[in-house]
Parts: sequence; C-alpha cells; structure tokens
Amino acid sequence: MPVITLPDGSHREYDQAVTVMEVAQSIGSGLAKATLAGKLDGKLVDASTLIENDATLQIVTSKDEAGVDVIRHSTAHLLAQAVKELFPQAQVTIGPVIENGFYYDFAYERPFTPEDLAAIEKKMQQLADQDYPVKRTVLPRDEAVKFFRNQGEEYKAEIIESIPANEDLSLYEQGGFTDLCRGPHVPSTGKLKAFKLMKIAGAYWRGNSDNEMLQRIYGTAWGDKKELQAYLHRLEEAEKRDHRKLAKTLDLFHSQEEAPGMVFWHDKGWTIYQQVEQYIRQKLRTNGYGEVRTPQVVDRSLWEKSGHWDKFGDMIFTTHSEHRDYAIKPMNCPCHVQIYNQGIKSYRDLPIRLAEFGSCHRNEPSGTLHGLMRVRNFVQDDAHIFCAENQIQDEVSTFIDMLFDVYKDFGFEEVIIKLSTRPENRVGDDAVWDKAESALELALNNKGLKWDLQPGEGAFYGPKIEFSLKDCIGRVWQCGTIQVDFSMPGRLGATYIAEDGSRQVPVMLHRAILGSLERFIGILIEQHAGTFPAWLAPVQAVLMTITDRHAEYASELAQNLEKQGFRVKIDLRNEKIGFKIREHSMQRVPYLLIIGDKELDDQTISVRTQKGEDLGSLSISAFAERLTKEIEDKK
RNA sequence: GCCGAUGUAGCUCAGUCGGUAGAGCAACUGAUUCGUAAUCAGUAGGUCGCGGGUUCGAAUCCCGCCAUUGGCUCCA
Repeated sequence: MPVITLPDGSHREYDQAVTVMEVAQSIGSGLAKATLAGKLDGKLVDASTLIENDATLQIVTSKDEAGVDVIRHSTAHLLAQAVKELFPQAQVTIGPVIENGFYYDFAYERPFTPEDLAAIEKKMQQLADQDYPVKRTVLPRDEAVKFFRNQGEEYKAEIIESIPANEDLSLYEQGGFTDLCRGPHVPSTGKLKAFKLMKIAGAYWRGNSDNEMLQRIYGTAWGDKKELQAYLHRLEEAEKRDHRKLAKTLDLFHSQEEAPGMVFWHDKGWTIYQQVEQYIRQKLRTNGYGEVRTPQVVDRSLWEKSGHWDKFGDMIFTTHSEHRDYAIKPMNCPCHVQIYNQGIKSYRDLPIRLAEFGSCHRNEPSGTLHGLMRVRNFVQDDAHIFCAENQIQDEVSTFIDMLFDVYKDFGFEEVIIKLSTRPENRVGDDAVWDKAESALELALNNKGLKWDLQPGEGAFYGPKIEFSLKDCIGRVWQCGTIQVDFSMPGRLGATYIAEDGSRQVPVMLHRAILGSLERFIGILIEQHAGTFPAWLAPVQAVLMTITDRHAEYASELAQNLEKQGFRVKIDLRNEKIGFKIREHSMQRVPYLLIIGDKELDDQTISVRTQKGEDLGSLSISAFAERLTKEIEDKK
C-alpha cells in the first residue's frame, strides 16, 4: 500500500504497487500524456518503474530540465535505431547527452555524408511517428556481453566488459532495436517531437588518438518544436557575433595563407589591442609587477635545460645560424629566470614579480587553429612571481582578486574556474605537489568561489588554476591561469639566500589574466557583438557635416577633440546625412556628431549615439566631459 | 596531426549535363549640396586556392598539395 508524496506536499494512497505512469494517470490524463519519467525519492527513473513502498515522487515532463535531458538521451537512441536500419553494417558505441543536445558515435566503413544525415533524420521522424513503446529489461553482465557480441556489436561488448562482472545491466528495446543504457528513457518514441541532426564529425574511440576514428553525429532535441526553433534562432544570432566575421566588416584584422595561425592586425583592431594592453600594463604596474623584455630567439640549450625541448620540441619553431640551433621562444618563463639570476637575491627581495608582453610562437597542429582563439603567434599578459614557499598562498589569493577586478572592468560575469592537479607525467616529489595543490584549493575556497576539479590535468611542473570565458556559441576558452612551479627555478639555477644564510630555490608562479591577448580580444569582440564601449572603441566619435560649408567648423572641432586624446574621425563627403549615419552606425561608432547650419550658429554639435538615441545639441566641452566620464567608467 | 566540408570580383554569394564567368553591395567617374540607418546614372573589376591529369574543350570530372572551417586529439 504505497503512499506517494507529491512535490506540493499532498499524499496519495494506492491499494497496490503502482507505476510512475499510473500515478500520473490518477492525477489527470493530460499529465499522463506529458509524462516522460519520474523522480522517485530524488532519483530519475522510467515512467514504467513500479513503486512498491512509500515514496516521494515528481512526475517529469518536458517542462523539467531533467525531462528535456531524457528526451535528448532517447533521441540519441532513436538516431542509433535509424542508423542501424539504414546502415545495418554500422556498429553502435556511445550516445550521451550534451549541452543543448546529444551525439552518437558509430563505427562504419565510410564516413557519413550530409545526404546520409538527411536520410537518417527522415528515418528518425518515421520511427518517432510509429510511436514504438520503449521497454526496459535487465540482464546479468556476462549475458549482456553475449547478447551484443551475437549481434556483431563489438564496441558495445567491449564497453560492457569493462563493467564489474557482478552487476546487472539495463537494456532498452524499441521497435526491434536494443541498446545498452542506464536510462531512463521516454515511454515511447512518439514523445520525441522536436529534434534535428546538426553535424557530422570524426571522433576517436574512447577519446584516444591512438584508436580508430568513429563517425560522430551531433543532434539537438527539445520539448517541443517552438523550443527547437528558438534554439536554432539563437544559434543564428550567435553566429552573427563570430569574431572572424565581425573582423571583416569592422576592418579589425585578417590572416592569409602565407602565415597560417598568425594575425595581420589592421589599424582599428590594433587600436583595441593597444587599449587592452595599456590597460593591463597599468594594472600590473599598480600591483607590484616590473615589466621586462627578453629575446625572441634563444639557443636551444636553454629550452633543453628548462625541459620544454623534450616535451614540446616538435611544436617549437626553430632557426639556426653559424652552427647553432635557436628556438623562436614559445614562452617567456625561462628568460625571466635569466633576469632573476642576474645578481644575488635575498629572501628580503621576494616576491619578485616580472611581467612581459612577449611575442611567443608555438607551432600548433593545423587542425587546432581557430580565428583569434587558437593561433601560432600570440602575446600574453604574462608574468612570473618568484617567491618563497610560504608566500604562495598570499600571492595566489592577491592574484585572484586582481583577476576578478580586471574581468569586471571588461564586463565578464561568467567565469569558469578549474583546478588541475598532478598528471601522470610529472617532475617533483608528491609531498611538494600536495602542498601546491592544497595552496591553490585553499585560495579558491577562502574566496567562496565555485570550481571544478580536473584530476591529472596539471602541467608537468605543477598544478594550476584555469579561468575560462565562453565564446558566442558557448565554446569555452581558457584565458587566465595561475600555475605553481617547483621545477623550473631549480633546473635553471635560480636561488636566494634565506634568513639562516642557506641557499634556497624559489618557487615560481606562472600567471596570466587575459591570457593570449589575441584570444581575449576574440572573446571581447563576441561579447560586445562588435559594439565596443567607448573606452575600447577604435573610433569613439565621427563628426559629419550636412554640407560643404560646415567643413571648416567640423575640422576645428575634430582637432579640438583629438588634442584632448579622443579617437575621432571626420566625414566631409558629399553624401546625405542619412547615408553617413548608416555607414558609421554599421561601423559601431559610439557617437555620431552632426554638424549643420544650426550647430554652426549655436557653436554646438548634435549628438547621436550608436543605438540611435538623440542626445540633442551639446557644446563641445559638454560632449567631451560626457565621453571622458564614460571612458573612465568603462561602460 | 586525424575525420568531414569548403575555397569563384574588395565583401556576400549564384554558376544546370564539361562548351570559355554572373548578381547585389563596395570601388571609380559624372550629376546632386541634401538634417538623423542606403540620391541617381554610367564605368571598370576574375590565371575560378595552387600544381598535375583526363578531354577537341575543365570553375565543373580525377589525383596531389595549401588554406579555411565543423568536430576529435593536443594545448608548456
């Protein structure tokens, strides 16, 4: 006689064991129709699950996030079923839910084509229309292995074999197609109404590049068609913000075949770059950093000593001269140790913070290049802090404050934080790693920050915290980082004299806030959709005349504003004012200053904002005041 | 690096069955001197990513390479 407690606190008593679906039916037929699964004592289960004891139950529909996930998971199965019907030789592997959708990996003799994709989607639609019931069965592990092996599904069998032998496994069957799955799934395929296959891609079996490549199909699925349409629309809108597209229309930068992965910055793009660089330079100066500059071409022996040659040799650009091999520097840190090593250092000198906007080259694999986000030549707001072990905690903590301060100025609220701990291939004692990892963890926790652990993802010389931002279509890019390094200072002979007169090796903290300036600016472009706030805008105001006789006055005003340090342009062309406004609006200039007879008479300017707001007539000094404040506020 | 897609005028793109290249915007020239998101008319612009091959003939078909791009792997 189970008593079921519903989310509103009400109780329902049943004479005998009931399924989730039967509970839904007893509440109402509309709810029953919408039922996808249930949350039984907090655990997500199938609608067919039998409830024998008292429990709390929430009926899960497409209105719940969990319900949409069930839909996505079931749609992945529907995809697998469709592929098996159209391509019986294909083998199924895994098909998880991801953000906004799902994917499924298949092993097949040839890659799927876009035409295949359309056919598969059509087949999925047919299978959904058939409204096949989805039935769950349970098998012991070894029988499940046998079951899939008999069907020729070697990959599935391999997955199951890695599960402990004593465990039972659940299988789901729909219209003659059976897949291994933890579930839960929708009650029948007719519940899958709004899905679309998005793209095909290669993906390594079990995520290992030594393994064969599988065919991955990505799809999206939603509770109803409206939500699907809304999602597709969001995607379209997001793609308009793509920094590579905006770079063309706004004339910011370009790249070309002769220099893959390198950026040709145009005047307007470089102006933004310089604003960012000068801003962060000022921040570094006021936070106890000294700025340095080190060579770009350095003998390979330094990189051998630092350990980079061994680990990253194939990604280092090289050059040679007079029988010596040189590396085009891939990073600044070994050079900073050389500066540290000049002269003898006392514990009283620590911490020493050295910053550099050094141009670094890394020969990244061609397949990884991506606009400004992943390039072969970049500049970081890089700095290295040489300190004693007992100073790590403070330095990390201060750094995190500074980082959030900077991100706030740039308008970033959503920061993804990850702590990466010791990898398999590493240098240094475990005791030292323990200390370093807990120092980072403590710094994060003391600030009450939310973070994820990435076990084994640390650098070979120490653990690190990564701070990531998202691009316009939700891809995550690492920007800031702080890494503890117990290895390099020792390898490169850095020491200091401690209080007791002994020679000690300092700890080195590698840190960056923006990370690669190229990447950061890429994200900035997308964040603002190309419409930069005045402090970053390449051109802050354009003065435009109604007709020829206003040219002289406009030129005077332009000079006036330029002298005050504003970035202004002047448009004296013989064009209609509407034409000029349209052009400069599309170039996202924050302020359009219109000058005609009225303004000439009153010695004013008419001010129009990028958004189209009319601020009326202002004196030039009133406008300058307004712009100055806006720049200061970074709004 | 691996799997797929793409590469045509400055930009966005069309180009059927292999028959010798097209639009809109931009540019240029002329007219227009105009008040808040496109004035009108005309002109010019291309080794169809690069290199081979098939063919009487290739933007189009085949092969190789380069770059871009969506993923995967990698990311000091």
